[in-house]
Amino acid sequence: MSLLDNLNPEQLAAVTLPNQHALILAGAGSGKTRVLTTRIAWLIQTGNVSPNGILAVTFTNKAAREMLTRISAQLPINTRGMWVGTFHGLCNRMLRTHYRDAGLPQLFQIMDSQDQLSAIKRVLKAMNVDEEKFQPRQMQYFINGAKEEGRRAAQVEAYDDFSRRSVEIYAGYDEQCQREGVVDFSELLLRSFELLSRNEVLRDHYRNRFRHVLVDEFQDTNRLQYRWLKLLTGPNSFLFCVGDDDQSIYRFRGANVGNMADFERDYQVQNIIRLEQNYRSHGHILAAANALISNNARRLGKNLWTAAGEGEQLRVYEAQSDGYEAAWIAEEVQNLVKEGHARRDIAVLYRSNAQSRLIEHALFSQGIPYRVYGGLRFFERLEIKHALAYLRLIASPDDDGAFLRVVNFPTRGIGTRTIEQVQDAAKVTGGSLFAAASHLTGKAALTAFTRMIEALRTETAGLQLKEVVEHMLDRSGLIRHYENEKEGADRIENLNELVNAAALFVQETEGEDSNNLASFLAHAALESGENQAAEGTDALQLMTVHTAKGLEFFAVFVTGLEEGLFPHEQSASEDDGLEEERRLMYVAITRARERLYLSFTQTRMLHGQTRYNVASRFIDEIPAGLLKWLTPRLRGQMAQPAWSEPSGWAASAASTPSRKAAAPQNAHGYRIGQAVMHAKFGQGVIVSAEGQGADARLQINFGRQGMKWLALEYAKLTPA
DNA sequence: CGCACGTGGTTTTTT
DNA sequence: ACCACGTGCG
Repeated sequence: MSLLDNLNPEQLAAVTLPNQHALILAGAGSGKTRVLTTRIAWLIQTGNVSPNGILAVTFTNKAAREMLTRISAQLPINTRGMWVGTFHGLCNRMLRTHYRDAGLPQLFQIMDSQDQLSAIKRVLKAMNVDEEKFQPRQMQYFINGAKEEGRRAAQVEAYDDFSRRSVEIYAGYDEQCQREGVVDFSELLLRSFELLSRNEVLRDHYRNRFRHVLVDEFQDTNRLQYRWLKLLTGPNSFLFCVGDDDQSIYRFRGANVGNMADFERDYQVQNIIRLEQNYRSHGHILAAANALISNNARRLGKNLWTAAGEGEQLRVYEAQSDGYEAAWIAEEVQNLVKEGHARRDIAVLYRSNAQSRLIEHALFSQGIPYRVYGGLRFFERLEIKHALAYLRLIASPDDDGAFLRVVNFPTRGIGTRTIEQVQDAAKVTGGSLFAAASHLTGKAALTAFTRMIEALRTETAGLQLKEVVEHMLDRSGLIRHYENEKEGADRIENLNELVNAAALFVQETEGEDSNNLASFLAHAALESGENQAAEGTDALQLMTVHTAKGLEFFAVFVTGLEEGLFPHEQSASEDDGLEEERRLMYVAITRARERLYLSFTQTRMLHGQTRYNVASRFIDEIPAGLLKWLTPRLRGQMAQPAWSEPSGWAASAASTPSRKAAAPQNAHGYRIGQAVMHAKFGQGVIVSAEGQGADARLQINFGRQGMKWLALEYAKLTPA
């Protein structure tokens, strides 16, 4: 049995490509991960490179783990010499090794986004900045954006008062981080990048070592990540990038699909290999995806095909309201389960998280087990953050963020006044809050706290990691605190889970890092933990389309296919926004193996108001022959509100699934929610109206033609 | 210190 | 409609 068995010709070409740079355009379901791991195994097996010479980078820990597992399964080698991980994980590894050259303390701590936000708030306070004008969230976005472009504060161009001040805040923030010995996620990348660009010796060392650099999901890389890859790849190394421009859906967080074209040009890539055979979906599903994505102008070009049969048509359902849509989903899922399909093999996808509420409600009342993805992860839970802050303070007393989080939690009589005094004292000395607190006399509670931390530090020195955590939980009073709280049982359970996590970390990590508090803390920051446990039960899967990327299911529901929601209205104003929405729809469609449901609703409750919808253009972009309408295709009557105000045009209230009301028309012969036809704008839905008689004006949603206000007297409308 | 109330925001997310 | 966060009072 050879590595290369059962590869199709394109996969084989990619796996066995002689030493050169390569771009692999890997369509959805085309065996991308298999190609990547087999390539690595093949390079090693053929003696082309030793495991030491491999660097493979992904975006998520899950993908990195899967890659390692599959390599191990293909080759009986020790994978330890390879660098396989996320961009952040690999940069962390490099910075830990060269912390001095990178200008970092040995035990630098990693902040997650939450920590970063509170750090920014502290900077704003310290700099006396108006938080109304310079909103912490915006500053976070600004700083991370700059870092991902590879710019320090000094390199950011400021052209007005606002941006000048923003740059000052960025500089102040970086200073604070340096003082406190903490780095944020983008800093890991930027610091590593700067280290390599400044330090020629190190750069050459890594360039000579990593002969083969392989990148997964290359379309998701940002500018800095690409520049980092360029630095790392020397004249004797080869970059092997795998990606799919049609699945680029993360522009909003800095991903730059342009990296694919840049790579092709910068490296004079001779070989672009297209993996176009899809092993996942039936023919009609694939045809729908191909037709849809062909509406995008800027593509590298690719057409998926399958050896499987056509399969079923896509089932389209039009619901009266979001409530009805949810009820229909629940019913249809029951049918699928009756037919013998596992719930875990069925997914309900939506564009935005808010949509899950009603669907959950319907599933709950039908008693259908489900699992919602997204939301709080293990290491992000409050009690865990507190526990980690204690550990951080043990490892690194300069960490002011950690200090502030737990100095008075559990409450121990240290109030705002005392903390202010500590902050003032620290400002004078330029030291950390912890140091200032240790020197402040006359505050018994405060002294007790610093003593407790110091005692923890000495008492836990040399202990097993698991024991360190246990001891901290006891000494800090965290467990006791939650024991006294009504809802504390879950939190205690999570804290105990943290002890297990520590034990597991030691067990699974080999080498010098294994029983090391700092590496455990880095692990906690970089791998925020699985979303929810509840494994084992066979549950229906609920998630956003974004979250579904990379997954596949027997049956998929793509819900809320309405203009304004999917494609989302806020994407309309963004450059490339609509095309990205379409790629998102492409991702959604290609998740399904055999059955695909598309649904939309006439009315939907959004931000407390009923919205009247027009079906998504994405449905129209799928050839009619591939669709099977489950509801009569009433292009005319898009919306049926519960009632309209008898006088005038005040917005109508929500309809409930249990009530199907006849919508009375008002004196004009039109009602809110009614579908109308306009000579120029085509089909639309009356959304709201104002004025009476000759002055009456109607607001009409013409879908892709936009929302228009028209005077009833002049607009040539006909009921559609 | 903890709760009650008011206010703003509300696309997508990993590290 | 709903949630998260911040302020002010008891």
